[in-house]
Amino acid sequence: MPAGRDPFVTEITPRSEDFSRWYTDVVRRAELADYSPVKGSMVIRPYGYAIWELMQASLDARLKATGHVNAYFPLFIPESLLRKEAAHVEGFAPEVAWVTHGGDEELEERLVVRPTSEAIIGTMYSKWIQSWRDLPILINQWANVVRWEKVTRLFLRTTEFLWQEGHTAHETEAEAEAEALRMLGVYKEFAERELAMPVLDGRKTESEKFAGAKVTYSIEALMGDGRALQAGTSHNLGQNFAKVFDITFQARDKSMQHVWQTSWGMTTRLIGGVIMTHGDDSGLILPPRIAPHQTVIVPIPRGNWRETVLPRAREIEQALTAAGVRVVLDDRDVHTPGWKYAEWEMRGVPLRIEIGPRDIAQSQVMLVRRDTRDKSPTPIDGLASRVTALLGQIQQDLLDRALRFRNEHTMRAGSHDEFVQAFQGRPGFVVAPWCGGDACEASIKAELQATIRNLPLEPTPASGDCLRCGQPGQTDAYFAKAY
RNA sequence: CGGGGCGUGGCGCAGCCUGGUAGCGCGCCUGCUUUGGGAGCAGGAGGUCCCGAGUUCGAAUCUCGGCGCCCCGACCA
Repeated sequence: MPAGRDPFVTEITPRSEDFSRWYTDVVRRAELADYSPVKGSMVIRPYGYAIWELMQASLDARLKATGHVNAYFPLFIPESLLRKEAAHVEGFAPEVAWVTHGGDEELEERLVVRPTSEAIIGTMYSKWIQSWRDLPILINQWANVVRWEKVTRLFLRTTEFLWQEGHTAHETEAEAEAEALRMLGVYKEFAERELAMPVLDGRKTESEKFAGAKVTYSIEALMGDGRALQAGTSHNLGQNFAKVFDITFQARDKSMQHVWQTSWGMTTRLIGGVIMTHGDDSGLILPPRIAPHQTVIVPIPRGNWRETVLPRAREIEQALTAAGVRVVLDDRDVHTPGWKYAEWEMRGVPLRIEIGPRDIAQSQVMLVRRDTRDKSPTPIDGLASRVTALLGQIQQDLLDRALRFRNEHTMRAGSHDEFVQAFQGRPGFVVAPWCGGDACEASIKAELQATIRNLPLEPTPASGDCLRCGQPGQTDAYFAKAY
């Protein structure tokens, strides 16, 4: 490669040139996922799946810590069950996959492949719940779901995807509301701590809420191209499903009551979110906490390096492993060090350790950060604790950087003119007063393709009159173009 | 679902207009020399030209139909 300012990695379309092509290049070149022979469905490759497993493990621990238990419900749902809740069917009917035959025989009743599991779980809850003593029920399931999408993107929107869906039933309305908000908080903390992805938590408008919910809450993240990504949702279902699925219990006062329910989910889409939050022209940048390889060791082959350099590299590998660092030693001799640098950078490994004869002579290694490319010679003595500290620092810096980006790309609009002007560029989030009317929300969407991502959780008076109709504002809203 | 683009060794593409031996770069295999930011030389393997019909002596190329993917718009995690 020629010297100078050429990019280190040349196999990826630059982010600034074509963001969506950059995204696809990163997913494929980093071997996170690949297209499959099934339309709209992708294969999550081992490296991508390893990220998902790390995300799963830490989210699952949080769900357990908040009292939830895992279970598994059927993939197929009888048509009649899905149809019970009117708003729910209406919302999902256009995108369900139908099973009409078993072998050669046509089924008596068609089955849907679950787009979500409220119907089947509600049916079971009505069998399991009799008394207030059975409550609350706090069940989560890790599963695949299918939604027949017309347009698909790797990770962001595929016909089949993996997720976690929590389904709870409570004695009181207040308890259900508290649960929905509590899980929203879990999602926010998870996104920010594990994924270094800052999110706005808030409430969805009527038109954007989950089909069948009373209230939907969401966390919304800002991607590198200024578009928002819904990163998790939590619903207060009220008694909507309890009424149609007949989920009743005898209350403390001996009366029969319907339970109050919640549901909440997070998906493999978040992997797409991580890519678009942190990545750069050289490819992926993974937050250390979800990086399958947190550190790669690249030995520099010189002379009889297998006798001189490699043993030292192995010692370092062992020391780091013992210290709990996920480390990989790249001792392949078919590739040059430079090739390996580029390759592992593209795959987002947060930290690289270079070790060659010159380093060994000085009892040091070269530490190179993926996010800043800062190089620092570091003594081999005490390396593990230095690496651990640096990984923590990188995790923090990624969050700080993403937060700074979001702050720089969040603006206020006090008037319709300011608002329109903002959306002619790539503003990110725009905070503006809204009257609360569907019509204004819809007309802005039609005009500017900008939607209300969510509304602040804490009810605060609007900062002015509705940017659309000029009537008194009811609340400020977060607008953005969304994925 | 509308508008546009593209389907040719694993990947990226040329060839198509004007029908006649399938080609280039990267990757892959073997060997030697190398290795501190995607190494060099030599030799080699690898193809239903997306699928199906049609026109023709002859189709990657022309015609019709289908499928898939990408991008931009309406619905969704």
